[in-house]
Amino acid sequence: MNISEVAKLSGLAAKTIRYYESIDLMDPPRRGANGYRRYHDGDVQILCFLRQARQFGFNIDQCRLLLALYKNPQRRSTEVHQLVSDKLTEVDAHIRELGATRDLLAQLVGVCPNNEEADCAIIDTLSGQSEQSQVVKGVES
Amino acid sequence: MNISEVAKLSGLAAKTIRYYESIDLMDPPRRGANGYRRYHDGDVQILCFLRQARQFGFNIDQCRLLLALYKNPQRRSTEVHQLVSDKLTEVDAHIRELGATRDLLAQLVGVCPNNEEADCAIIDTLSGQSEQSQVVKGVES
DNA sequence: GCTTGACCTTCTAGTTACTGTAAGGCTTAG
DNA sequence: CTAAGCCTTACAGTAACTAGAAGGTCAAGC
Repeated sequence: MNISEVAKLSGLAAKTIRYYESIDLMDPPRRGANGYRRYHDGDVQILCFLRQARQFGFNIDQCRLLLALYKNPQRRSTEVHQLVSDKLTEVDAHIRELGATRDLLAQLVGVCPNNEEADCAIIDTLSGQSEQSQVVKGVES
Repeated sequence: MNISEVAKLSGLAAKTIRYYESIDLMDPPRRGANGYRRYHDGDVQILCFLRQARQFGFNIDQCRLLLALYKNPQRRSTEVHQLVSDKLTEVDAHIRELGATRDLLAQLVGVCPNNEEADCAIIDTLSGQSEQSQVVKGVES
């Protein structure tokens, strides 16, 4: 299997697969007489695993750990559980942060007159000129 | 005012301020006889504005636009409103994506036996070996 | 045999928004 | 005079790719 085929099957770009090889996330495959990389079904499995893990928000180093567990028949499932629940905590925190940002943005949208005039409470808020602003402090009325 | 003072007042790192100058986000300040940058209150205003905008999730180019509007007394508030409501839409989309990821992670955490055995449904799911998995497809029961 | 297009290869550089580090000059207190 | 604590520039590194250049290989069609 050449790289474009394994790319199609795994859902990753060929460039990404070469990149994963270059950072030792993936073992380098054998090469054909022409120098082309030759992949097998097991490689597709691993690349799918990596794609999924990345989609779940694991970074490359975390993928490295997950992959080691994946390959290790002596793993303990608690180790996997730990990695995933840590990630869950992390994503939860991120969502909360973004939620707070979203609420503030929504308030900004609400206070802008949205007309042809220059006067704009958003600008005032961002410049910190209305430090006591109900919007920023969330002290609505 | 030297850079460390304006940094303290604006809440940005001195490095960041120099960086903003280097990418023409900020006008270069006058220099003292010793070559040091000298800032004024207006610079603090602008840097606060930028810090706030960045915290709201605007990227550098969007900050450029916002800053231009901030500086322009002939601006129309609709322009500001547009930028902010676009950002709101963007953040909302991001939150929805993360929420989906969070739910999937939570399901993964739920299916892992979390013990000393190697058997782990998380690994199976990530490797795509349980393609019909209720977890992945979200077909709960 | 030749061309064309789709593959494949390596290498370098660009992306975002900084941050770290090095190497050196300025300022001020002791 | 020296030491700490500022300031300067310039270069490199971060994460995870992505784009592009320059060139080799392969299969099909004429």
